[in-house]
Amino acid sequence: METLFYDRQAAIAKAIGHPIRIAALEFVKNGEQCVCDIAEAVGTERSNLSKHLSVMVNAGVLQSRKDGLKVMYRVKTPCVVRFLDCLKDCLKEQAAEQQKLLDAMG
Amino acid sequence: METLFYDRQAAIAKAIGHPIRIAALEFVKNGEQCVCDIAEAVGTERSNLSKHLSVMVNAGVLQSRKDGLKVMYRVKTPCVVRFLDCLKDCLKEQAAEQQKLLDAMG
DNA sequence: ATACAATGTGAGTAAATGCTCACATAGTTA
DNA sequence: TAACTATGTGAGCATTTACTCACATTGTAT
Repeated sequence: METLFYDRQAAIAKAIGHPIRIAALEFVKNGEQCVCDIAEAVGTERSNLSKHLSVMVNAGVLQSRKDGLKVMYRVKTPCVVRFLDCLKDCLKEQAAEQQKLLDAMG
Repeated sequence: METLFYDRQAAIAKAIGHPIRIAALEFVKNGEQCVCDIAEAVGTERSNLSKHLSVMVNAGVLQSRKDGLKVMYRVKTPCVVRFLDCLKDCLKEQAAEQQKLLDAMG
């Protein structure tokens, strides 16, 4: 059933589709970080971030590990980083499209 | 302000993060299609699909064009197709991770 | 043992999302 | 013009999401 594939793919895209979660991913993509530091970097309450992080863990985007008092989060698979790059490329292409439109208007 | 970038990126990921919308993208990615045919392909009401399509148009993922009675939809930028490939890769990597786990269990 | 620090969880609430149905609109054909 | 086809839109509703706040839990340090 292809539907299942689409569900899983949608779950991943959905888990990434929030500005706070993207900011967290950007902060974490080069090495694991604790909730505390991520919260400060993205500028939100810890409890709120905690929930955002667990959304991404459930979708298989992030992975966590206890280290003493702290919990360290990191990207679970390399493709997540490529995913973020892909998103940036989308923005660039959209900008290019708009520019083309402006140019066409003279 | 980086926040704006994250908002835009999130909007794109969010617009793609629904099984019906992914199915629609898969059906449309190789050439434009009318609402009617997309609805049949993904198996949902036209009015429902219509709304899903406009979500993607608003996020800059799709583009539409009138052709007589019909409205033809197509992917707006090439990166959208790469985006879908990236999602599939994510699934593959997740599956590989799980396999690794199973193997480790003997 | 006590105090503290980092994180997660539950209740409560406001807002967004997804769906269905009925209807409006735009274009086609007889 | 009248009947028909394809699409979009609005109301109504149930569900999910995001957020805040208070509190529980876990581990550390004194």
